[in-house]
Amino acid sequence: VSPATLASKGARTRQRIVEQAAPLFNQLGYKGASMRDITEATGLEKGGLYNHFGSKEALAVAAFDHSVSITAHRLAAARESAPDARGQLIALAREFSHWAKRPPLPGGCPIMNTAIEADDTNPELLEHARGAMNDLHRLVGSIVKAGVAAGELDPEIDRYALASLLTSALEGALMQSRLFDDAVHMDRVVDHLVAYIEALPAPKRRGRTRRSAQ
Amino acid sequence: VSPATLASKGARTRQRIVEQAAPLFNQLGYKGASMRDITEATGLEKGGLYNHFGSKEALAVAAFDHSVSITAHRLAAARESAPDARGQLIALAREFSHWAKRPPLPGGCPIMNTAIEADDTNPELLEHARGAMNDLHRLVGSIVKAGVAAGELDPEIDRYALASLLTSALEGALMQSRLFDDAVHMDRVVDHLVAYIEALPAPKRRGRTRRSAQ
Amino acid sequence: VSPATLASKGARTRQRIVEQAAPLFNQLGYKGASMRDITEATGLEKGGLYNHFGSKEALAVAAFDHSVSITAHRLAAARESAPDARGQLIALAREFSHWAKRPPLPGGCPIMNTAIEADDTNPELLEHARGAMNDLHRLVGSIVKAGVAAGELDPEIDRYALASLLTSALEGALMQSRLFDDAVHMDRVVDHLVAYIEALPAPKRRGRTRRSAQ
Amino acid sequence: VSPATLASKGARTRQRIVEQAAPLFNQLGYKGASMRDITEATGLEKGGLYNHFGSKEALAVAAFDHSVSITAHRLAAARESAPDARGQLIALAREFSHWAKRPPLPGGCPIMNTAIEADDTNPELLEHARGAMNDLHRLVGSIVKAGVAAGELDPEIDRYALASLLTSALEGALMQSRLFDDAVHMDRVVDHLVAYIEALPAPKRRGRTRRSAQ
DNA sequence: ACCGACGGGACCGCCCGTTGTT
DNA sequence: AACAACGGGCGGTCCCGTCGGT
Repeated sequence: VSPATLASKGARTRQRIVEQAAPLFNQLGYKGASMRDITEATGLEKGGLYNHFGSKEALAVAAFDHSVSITAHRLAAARESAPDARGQLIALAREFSHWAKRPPLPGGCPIMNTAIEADDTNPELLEHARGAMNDLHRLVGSIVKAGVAAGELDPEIDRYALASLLTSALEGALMQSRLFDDAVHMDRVVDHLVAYIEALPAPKRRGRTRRSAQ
Repeated sequence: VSPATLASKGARTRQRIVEQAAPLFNQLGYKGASMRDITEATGLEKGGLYNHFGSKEALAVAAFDHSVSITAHRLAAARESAPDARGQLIALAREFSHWAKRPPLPGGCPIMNTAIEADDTNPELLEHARGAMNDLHRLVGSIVKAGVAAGELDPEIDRYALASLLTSALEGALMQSRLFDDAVHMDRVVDHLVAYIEALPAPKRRGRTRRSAQ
Repeated sequence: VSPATLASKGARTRQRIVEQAAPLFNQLGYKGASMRDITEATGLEKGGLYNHFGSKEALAVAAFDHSVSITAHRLAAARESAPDARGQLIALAREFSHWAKRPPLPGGCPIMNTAIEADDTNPELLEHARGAMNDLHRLVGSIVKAGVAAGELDPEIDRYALASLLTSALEGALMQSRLFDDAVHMDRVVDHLVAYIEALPAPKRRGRTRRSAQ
Repeated sequence: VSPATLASKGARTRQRIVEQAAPLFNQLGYKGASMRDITEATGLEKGGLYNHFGSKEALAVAAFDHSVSITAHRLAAARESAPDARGQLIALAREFSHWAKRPPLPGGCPIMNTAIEADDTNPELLEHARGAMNDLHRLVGSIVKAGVAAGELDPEIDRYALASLLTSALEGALMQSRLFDDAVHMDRVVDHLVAYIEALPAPKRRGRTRRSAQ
């Protein structure tokens, strides 16, 4: 999502700010993380920050997008690790479940955090959270769609329902595992989801083209 | 939980403060809700508030407990509305799902809100959130246990796993329905859960329990 | 100064308040000691205190007078322990010097404390501090006067100067001993004062009426 | 101690704050002087003040040090005005005594004020007060030491005792002169001290030091 | 005589954002 | 592009004093 290698000097510092602010916002929340926290984390002074971002909210949005991109890359990589649709769905769930023990960034899932905090107070952030969650749904949906096209999954499977179920259950489980500092909740939920995914129906008839499509 | 009828004058104002502060904390969060917000909601001055609560956190804890008790009562009533274990579990899920459209208090689920916000910042609130979530788990667990005792459910059902699944999926679905302002996510998840509950295995054979169901 | 034995019930609680407030004011100062501190020390509530004292300042004045009376009694007793003027002056200085190690009330000399703090802010308290300090001067003066009358001391001795010297040096030494938490400063000053007192001149001529007067 | 000429802008405002806060703290005390008082005196807003000092206490410490440096310079100048040890000691006492009528800064001696108020409440300030008082003692001690080396004073003179006496008596006298708004107490004490200093013994005999005085 | 709820205001500290300077 | 000074303003907390009720 971000090159970060080349780019002008200004863009590099901007990127550095985003990277160092992201965990702060994710842990402390939008209100809880102060601009001062960010000056301390980045080493820049107020003026330096405001040269790159017009407001705290603009920085928070950039940091949120960055946090999301980290998790999104992990999920995309997980998907690629499996050959078929069911495997990809399971890989997704398992990758997400690992975050209960080894979070890719401190503070839990940025989408959920933002959805909860920005609930009634911060429309800009909320919109980005919607976008990020939509991407998650689309990721699940595209796997199902490809699985159907590949003849692995029954076309009657409601991919929207599956996306809602996976995201809801995993987010809720992550929340609980963090609340109790115990990954057992996540494990139980993932077990259920994996069993459910494995039991997803194959096409009724004649669809034995296991890999004909695409 | 709320007598509100008798009690001394001080206890009544205290109760009034809690009731009027609860939705504020639930919507705006612990940091987002200011003591000034509460003075405006209650009509009391800061001095008046601090006669009843030694700190903002103490007030927030009381408000949280109040919010939880509201939701807990709803769930307890839902359970009582159904005769058998499966029915009670389904009633629980359906009651929870209604909150996506008609929340018993504004701002979503207080447990989730608190679990997310207090994550790294407010141990007292976090502890109460743990307690409330534990109660939820115990509620599910006690239904399953009773269902097993009544011969309705297979004793091999893992009631802890079921509790983790129900709470996680429902909390996650509520979060998403609020995020998108669309109850469809909740509906999809509840459909899954209801189907899963209905398919819970009955005891293998020879129900020697006093209430041989079905 | 205070009977404290009989008296009506109201007067007794008033006395109790004063006794328990005195060390607080002496340690924390007029501004530093809050009415809440006093409610906690006395066990009474705000209303109870304000039944006996019209304001914080009125209570502080009463507490100051009480503190002073404690020290004054000690000095009066010390004076009575010695037969002649020089002995009484020395007894005075020694009694005062003991307070560096074993203060009769916590927080140091109430007169000095009040003189310093009330300097530009609290005329009522300041006036009482003046009165108390004046009493100290008069105590020294009366000893000298009696000593002259008894033929022990030269009438040309400036008793005002002696009073200023003793009080100044002792107060200053007490302050330093408290500052450094080391009574050595007081000891050194007292040594000087005792030597000076012992060297005070006897009447020039014919005054061998060691106890003729009075 | 105060360049005030060059230095960066920040350092200049900081110095200005200190200079204008010092008399406030010295008159009103640490608790009595509010940050608002200082904003009014300096013309800066709270935000401006807190850019230079992390807390009220930090500002108070700087102000205290500034106040002490003012008095210390006066005493150092007084010492230099006299050629020999006795003269320097007397000059010290006389300079100090002038402060009863013409205080170099309003509110009396900052060391005594701080020693009294910070007694049980403010360890940081107390430590600085100890340091400042120690410097005073060392000043006296160094004069005596030089006087002994110059053959003016008997080596058996206890310079620690002399320092305790001078500082105690002068501080106490200043307190009383301020309490009664009457410099007579200071005058009497200084008279005693001057006489005592003049009577300090010279070396017994045979001054083999390079400067056989008197 | 005592309690305790309550008001109104002040406390210190921190907030976000701007501006001028380098 | 970065710093650092600074302004307003709000944050939670505590203050003293009053007043109705017991």
